[in-house]
Amino acid sequence: MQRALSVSRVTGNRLTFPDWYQAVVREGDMAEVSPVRGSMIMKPWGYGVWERIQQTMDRRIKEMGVENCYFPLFIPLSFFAKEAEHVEGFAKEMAVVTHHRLKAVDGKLQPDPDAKLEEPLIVRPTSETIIGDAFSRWIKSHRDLPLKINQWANVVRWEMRTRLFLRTSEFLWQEGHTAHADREDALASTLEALEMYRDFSETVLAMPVVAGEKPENERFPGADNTYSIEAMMQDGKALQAGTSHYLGTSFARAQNIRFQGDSGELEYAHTSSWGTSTRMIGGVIMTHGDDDGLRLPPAIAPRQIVIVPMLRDKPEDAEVLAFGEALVKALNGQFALGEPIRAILDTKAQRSAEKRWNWVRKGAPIIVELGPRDVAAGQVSFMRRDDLRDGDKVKSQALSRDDFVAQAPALLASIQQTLFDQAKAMLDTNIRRDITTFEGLVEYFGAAAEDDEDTLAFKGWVRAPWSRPTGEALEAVVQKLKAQKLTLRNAPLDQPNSFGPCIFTGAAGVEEVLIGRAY
RNA sequence: CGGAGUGUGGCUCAGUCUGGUAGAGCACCGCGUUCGGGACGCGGGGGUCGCAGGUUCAAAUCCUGCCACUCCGACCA
Repeated sequence: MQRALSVSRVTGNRLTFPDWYQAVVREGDMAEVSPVRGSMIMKPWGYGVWERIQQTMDRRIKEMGVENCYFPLFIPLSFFAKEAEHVEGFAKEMAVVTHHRLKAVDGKLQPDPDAKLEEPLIVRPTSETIIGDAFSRWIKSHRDLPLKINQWANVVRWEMRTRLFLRTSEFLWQEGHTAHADREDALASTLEALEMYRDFSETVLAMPVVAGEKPENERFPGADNTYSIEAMMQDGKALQAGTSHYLGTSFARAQNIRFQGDSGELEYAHTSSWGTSTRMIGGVIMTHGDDDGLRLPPAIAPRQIVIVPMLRDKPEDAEVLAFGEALVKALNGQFALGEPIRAILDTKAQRSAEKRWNWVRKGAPIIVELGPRDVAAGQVSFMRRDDLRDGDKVKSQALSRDDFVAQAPALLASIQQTLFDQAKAMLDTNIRRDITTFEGLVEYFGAAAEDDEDTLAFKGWVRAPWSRPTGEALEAVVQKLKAQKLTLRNAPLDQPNSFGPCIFTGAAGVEEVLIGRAY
């Protein structure tokens, strides 16, 4: 898929989707690659988005009765060995600490052989094991359950290939971990987290998703059930934007998380875990971005209203600035989307036109141009980033100052809604439900071998019934799909009452599953 | 780790075949004119050409080795 991108005036021409993505991240001042392999530097604007995500989601996590805490970055190697599937799933991407001191040899620093750790430490790829260890001490009685905790942390997974925000060796996330007396309660908690993610994604990120259960081959290592929310990017590929796992009693058994029930019997706890990461920011970029750069939903925009003063080194500049400062103050005293408005007067010593386009590229929801004429008329001229798309002709609106201040909350809410509606329309119209055979699927997506990754045409997803095979039968399906660069995304929670034949085997269908290309 | 490609100023690239004083556009700095939809003129700063060897009077350019990055594959929030 190709896009034009005016954020890159330098090359100023057609870009492939991956190049477009990189350009938007760079021109939007979100992040840059760091000197550390596969790790990124999040710049203030990008980290500001993460802070907004954190603050907003943290409230929702707490509303679920979950408390925050913090566990160590390092996990003893032996903790992983306790859960066989889990260690197998992560073994290939673990960063390992083996020494605790450096020594200069021939002027070169290297690990001191005398300072080798008795037991290597793993830089956490996820914290089930060390949190489970704590749970085994914290949980003695059914009265200790349910236990629900969350932590905001960084984790490391030594990925072979990385992309800013979407897949980095180190990333920021939240991981929720819960323990329950029985399956029913744990599963309910798993699904509650999933629903929180769905709602968060749609209402805060304005990113529509399909919530569903992952097929067996896509499960989290060690999990009984894995659920996900899947978002559709503008190239039609799926992005797994959050996952929630019902872990059964396997982690409890591996780590001896047991409690005494009211009958006095010792029972294993049922646990769950769920997480979302900085990947969501990549999803926002690829959901809302356009040829002029980012478009941030007001709920997560670090600055929602940016006022660019038109200054000309003349006496009236002072009036413009004074008007602008008063405007910012009035706006910031109001609430939009449940929080104080975040407005700023951009007084950076830079040409106005330059400033304005920088904010367009950064995706600021409302950009106000404030000049002497506005001051004289007591009005505010502004443009909405959701109106200004793909190098469209400029759409500028004007309101009286008081009306603008009064309507600012509604304007921001409206932009939030518009971004969601646009993305929702895109998602809904690009899930094909009329393809019923594997041959049809191959024909629709086209022979993968012929396509270069960068030029894959936009195809979206296919939703079709299947018989939910397991084991080797499932593996056969997965391999067939893989040859077409296709994957099973999830089986949406929202299912019809009856099903046609399985798209893969022709056997009786038992549920519908989403199929598509994925990140 | 397999396949392909690329390393030249902050960004995008030319120059390498055919060795001879390191370039362009954008960005950046200064001055002036501008400024309400991506300004213009003049002047300027910034690069040991990925690293290490070798060949040569002379290496961005040729040879050898290494490293990094990008894309594809395997892996993946």
